[in-house]
Amino acid sequence: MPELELDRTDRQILMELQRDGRLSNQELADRVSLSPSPCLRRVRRLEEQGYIRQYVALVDADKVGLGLVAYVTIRLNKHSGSSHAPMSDFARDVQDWPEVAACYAMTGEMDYLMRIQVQDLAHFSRFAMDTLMQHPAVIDMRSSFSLQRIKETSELMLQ
Amino acid sequence: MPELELDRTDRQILMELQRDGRLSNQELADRVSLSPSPCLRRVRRLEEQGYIRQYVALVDADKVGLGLVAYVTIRLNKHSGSSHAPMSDFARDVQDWPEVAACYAMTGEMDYLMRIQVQDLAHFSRFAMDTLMQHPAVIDMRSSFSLQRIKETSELMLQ
DNA sequence: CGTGAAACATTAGCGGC
DNA sequence: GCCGCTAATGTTTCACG
Repeated sequence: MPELELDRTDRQILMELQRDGRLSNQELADRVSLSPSPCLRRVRRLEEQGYIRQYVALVDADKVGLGLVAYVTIRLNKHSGSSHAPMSDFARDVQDWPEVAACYAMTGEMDYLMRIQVQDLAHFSRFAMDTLMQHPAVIDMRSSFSLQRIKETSELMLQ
Repeated sequence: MPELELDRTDRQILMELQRDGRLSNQELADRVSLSPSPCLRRVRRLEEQGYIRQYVALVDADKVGLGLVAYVTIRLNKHSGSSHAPMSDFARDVQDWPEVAACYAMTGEMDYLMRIQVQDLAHFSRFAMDTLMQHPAVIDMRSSFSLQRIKETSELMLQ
């Protein structure tokens, strides 16, 4: 598994697949000026080496009734009485909550920043009160809500 | 264009394609217990009606050297001297900055929350100083940086 | 890296429930 | 209406030059 650097063509392939993950290998080969077989070999290498993490369909949140996006910051009880670290407890539990679309440990006063995606304020409220605030590690929480989505892209800036 | 509700099968299709956007129609049909043709018809309908917004490949940010995620909140000069609204000026300009992976108008003291994805602090600094702070609508800005990615998914909770 | 051929997938038309 | 069969067309994939 040689962890080679990406050349211009590899970057082009990533750019195209970022825009359309269902491009056929033939069409992709055309766009990057290669014939299908070397193109496919490169794509497989990019998948195997982890440059391409996953292919996904992006579902419209509003259309399926998940129109409320909230950003929540929380502060954790750093050394609670228990014997294990609350940071990793919380990080583990977050994985099982489907409302949490993203969670990062952050610099600054708050420990974690989360993006929560739910149906409406009633659902948010239930999640915040019954799940987040009930978690033993959480000592403070602040929420703010998205009024408008200005931009949202999974495309990375490749060169 | 009948904007019909989704039945159980449609939701299953969305769930499968959220997890793997490159599923073949045959495999998808198997998983949702349908034969290929009605399955494809449903997928096309979901695409046309906008339930599926896009198919994408998710590229690993660390691997391509974009390891720094910053969250930036900004406050805008609400009624500057000029004749047009600074909110929409800023919203328009954000579209052209490839560093900005997401931007939402938010409730609370800050007007916008942005996720910025760049190579390192030096690049962030240049973007913040030369682009963001130079924008005529921006009057205040606060940044914090991701120390660790705990969770990040594009999958929506489809019951 | 490209060619070509086998294996496989997509998709339109048609009949049946 | 929505399903599933069939058959033609298009695509992927791999051994080999």
